[in-house]
Amino acid sequence: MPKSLELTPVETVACCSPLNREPLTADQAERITPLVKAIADPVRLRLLSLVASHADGEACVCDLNDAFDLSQPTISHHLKLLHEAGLLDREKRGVWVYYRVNASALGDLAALLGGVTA
Amino acid sequence: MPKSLELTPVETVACCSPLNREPLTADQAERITPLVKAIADPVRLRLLSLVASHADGEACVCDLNDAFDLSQPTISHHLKLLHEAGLLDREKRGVWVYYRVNASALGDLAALLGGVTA
DNA sequence: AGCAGACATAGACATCTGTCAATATCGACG
DNA sequence: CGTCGATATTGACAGATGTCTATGTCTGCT
Repeated sequence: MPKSLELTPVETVACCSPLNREPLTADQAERITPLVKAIADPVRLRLLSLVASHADGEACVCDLNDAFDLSQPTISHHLKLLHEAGLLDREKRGVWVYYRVNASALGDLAALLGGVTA
Repeated sequence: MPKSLELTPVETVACCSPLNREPLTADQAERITPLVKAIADPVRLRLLSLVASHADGEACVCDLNDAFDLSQPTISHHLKLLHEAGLLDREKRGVWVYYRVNASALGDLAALLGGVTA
C-alpha cells in the first residue's frame, strides 16, 4: 500500500527468485542494489542490529546516538538511508523519534541470498 | 582451513548471531561489511546470479564477459572483488578461468539477516 | 621460438559516499 | 511567546569506488 508510484527498494525485492535459480536481469539488479547498499556500511549494520534487538522492537534516536563515537548529523544521515531503503520505519512521538525494523524487508533479502523462497 | 592468518570476510560471518538477537559489536560490523559491500553493486549481483544459476555450478569468464556491456578489465575487477570476499572460488583450467559460488557464504549471510540460525 | 588469445594488473579519472560543523525545524514547557 | 532540547538539513571536503585504456602474464599452438 504505497501512497506514491515510487516503490522503496524493499518493496521491489520480493519479486525476484533466489540468486541460484536464474540470473538476475539488469533491471532487477538495479532495483535490489539500493537495498544491499543500505546495509553495506558498518555503522548502518550496527544501527540495524541495535534497533532490531532493542526491547519493544523500537529504539529512540537519542539512545542510538550514544552508541557511536560519531556526530549526531552523521547518525541521522545513516538512519535516513535505512529508512529510505525501507528497512526502518520511523515514528515521531513528541520530541523523540523512534525507529523500528521492517521485518519482512530483511527476510526477503535473506531469501534472495539464501535460496529459501519462504 | 585457511592457509594464512588472514580470514576472508566470508570466513568471519558465521561467528555472529542474527541481527535481531543482539547488537553487533563494532568489530563484528567491520568484519561483515566487506562481504555485504561485495554484493552491493548491480554488476556483481548479476555476476553472482549468473555463476550460481549456471549449469555445473560454474561459469567461464569468457561467458560472463559477453553478458555485460562493460570492458573485460571491469568484469575482471568485479570478479576479483567477489573472489576476495570469499563469495566466488576461482579455478584456472588451461587458458580459461572458471568461477563457482561458495554456497555456505551466501547462506551464512542470509542467516545473519533473516534470523535463521540454520 | 614466436604468435595469439584469455585473463589480470596498473594508472587515470569522474562520481559516489561518509563525515563534520553550522544551521534549520519542530515540539514541549515555563 | 520565547527558549531549550531533540532531530533533520545543508554545504564542504577527503577518501572510496566504478570505469576505461594500455599493458602485462600465462598458456596452447604452429
